Amino acid sequence: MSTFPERELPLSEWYRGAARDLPWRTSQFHHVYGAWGTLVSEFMLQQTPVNRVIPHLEAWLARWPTPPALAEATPADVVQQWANLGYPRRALWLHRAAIEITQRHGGVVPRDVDALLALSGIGDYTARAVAVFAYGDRHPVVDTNTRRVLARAVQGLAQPAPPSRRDLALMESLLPASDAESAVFNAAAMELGATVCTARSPRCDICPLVERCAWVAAGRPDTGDTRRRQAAFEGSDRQTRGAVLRMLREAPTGSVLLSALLPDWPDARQRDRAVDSLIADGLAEADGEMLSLPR
DNA sequence: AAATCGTGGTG
DNA sequence: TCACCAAGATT
Repeated sequence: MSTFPERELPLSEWYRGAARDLPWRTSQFHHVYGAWGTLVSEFMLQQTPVNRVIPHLEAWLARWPTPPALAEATPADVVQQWANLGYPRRALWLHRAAIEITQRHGGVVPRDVDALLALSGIGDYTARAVAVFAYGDRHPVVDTNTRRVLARAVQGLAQPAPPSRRDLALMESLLPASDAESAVFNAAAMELGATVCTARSPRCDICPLVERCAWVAAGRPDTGDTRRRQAAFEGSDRQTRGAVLRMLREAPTGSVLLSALLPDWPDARQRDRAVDSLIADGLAEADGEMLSLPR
């Protein structure tokens, strides 16, 4: 694998002219959202597209502007406010993280990556995203976009390998020396992957890296794709859980008679399994004949 | 460590 | 149309 010094990557310069005007960006380096806003946004952005997150993020922060504020909410409120963002366990984890921040860190989002990693729902990506985008520290921030950019530009692959800790080391080796420049570089790699070096139809015609891209240099070969494919959604337990939780969210009282829960669902056993797993995850609660959002 | 976990937009 | 994809984390 060839080294790929950042000073030869016109990525940060491109970013300054091409970055989308996302709400947390004008703020990112101007302390409007603060670390809490960054943390909430990163939770929501885990597997949910940017455009769907934006309105929910602003509503969430208006309701719970600080970690201690969220820590006092009930899980039911949190799941309700999460609405249709998907993967609602993230809402519970964010809630738990707010409690942990309140208890362990005096209500202030920690800056240290290890402290961030110790919080519920925070992994390699989110911990570093907060440390870098909220606090301006120098760490490699690697998401699915960055992985794809590195796979193509550096490794000459059409698609990235499955996520690995090695990705962090590679990105680290590419970071500019200064904190501020490395933060921009991290954001720029993500932005390029999101808007130019996209998964399906990369716009190499407008890419600032074309002249140095290993994949383009090799003639954009099909190098295969070893990424794990998503399981089918139609007919899945995930679909069933989603339908059950949606009923709870949309019920005025936040609870529904178990007997009235998806009575015509094609697979009754699957429906019951979904209810049980939602309860096991803390996303629902059974009281008597009712299924409710969690207290 | 491979499987699991929502929802909706799109090429 | 429909399979793919999305600022991942957990177990």
